[in-house]
Amino acid sequence: MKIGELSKKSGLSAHTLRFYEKQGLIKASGRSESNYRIYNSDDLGTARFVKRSRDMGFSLDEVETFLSIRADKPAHICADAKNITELKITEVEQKIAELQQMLVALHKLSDACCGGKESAELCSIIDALEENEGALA
Amino acid sequence: MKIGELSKKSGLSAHTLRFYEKQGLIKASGRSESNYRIYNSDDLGTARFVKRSRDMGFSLDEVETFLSIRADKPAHICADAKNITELKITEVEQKIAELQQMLVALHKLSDACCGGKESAELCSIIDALEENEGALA
DNA sequence: ATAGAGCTTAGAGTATACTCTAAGGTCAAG
DNA sequence: CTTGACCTTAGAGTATACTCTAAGCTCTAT
Repeated sequence: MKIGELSKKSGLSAHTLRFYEKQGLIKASGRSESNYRIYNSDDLGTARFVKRSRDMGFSLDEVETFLSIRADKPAHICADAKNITELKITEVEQKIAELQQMLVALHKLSDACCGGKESAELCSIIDALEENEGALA
Repeated sequence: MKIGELSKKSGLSAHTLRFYEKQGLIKASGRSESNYRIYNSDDLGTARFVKRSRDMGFSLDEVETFLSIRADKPAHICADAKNITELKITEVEQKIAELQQMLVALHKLSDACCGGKESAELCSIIDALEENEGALA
């Protein structure tokens, strides 16, 4: 199959597939006489594997590591894959915690403001951003 | 005060202050004979305002809008500031929801894997990324 | 045969927000 | 008078992950 078909079947755009090839993630198993990339069902498997990994939140670097484990499983151990996953979990948890803190601060900002058509001269959002600390504490 | 002092007092690096100037956010109120940027206490206020806004999660574009409200409060209404804040809240909430979904999926991945020194030939993480759907459902 | 869809490449552009570099001028202290 | 800290600029580099462009070749259907 050519890149368009792989694109449809994998959910990755042709552009992205070529980009991934440049990054060393997915290589076409062959080329046609006219130099078109030709993919087989293994390639489709790889493309889907990459897509799913990306959707789970893994970076291209991490996906690359998964691919190398997948390409030679006997040479790797479960801990290799689990470590990446746990690191990612920690990372995502941290990000969530950060965002939740932001959210608290944002709600304080928002709740203090009338949000009406009044002139912003006394706007408590601008005020709160002005103060050093604790304007809304 | 020169850029180094403003940097210390605002918590923004001199590089960042120059960058913000290029972006039109913070302008030095004057220049010395030797062409050094000279800042006054108003400038410090602005720098801190920007820093605090960034820390709350607002983008430079949003900060720019806040600055324009702040610069001419009578010309703006509270709703101007509140809208930005509520949009940001929605955005952050959405991002958190996304990350939480990721987290659920990641935990499923991780929990299914022994994480031991066993060869990855049967690694359930790699397996799950391989399958189309529901390997861990 | 010809239109239109699909393929090729290298390389540039997008988005966000810095961060750093090189080459050089300025200033206060010893 | 020199050393070192600090300042200047334009422009390039970093990070992530695409996304698109231009110019041109190929394939399929009518």
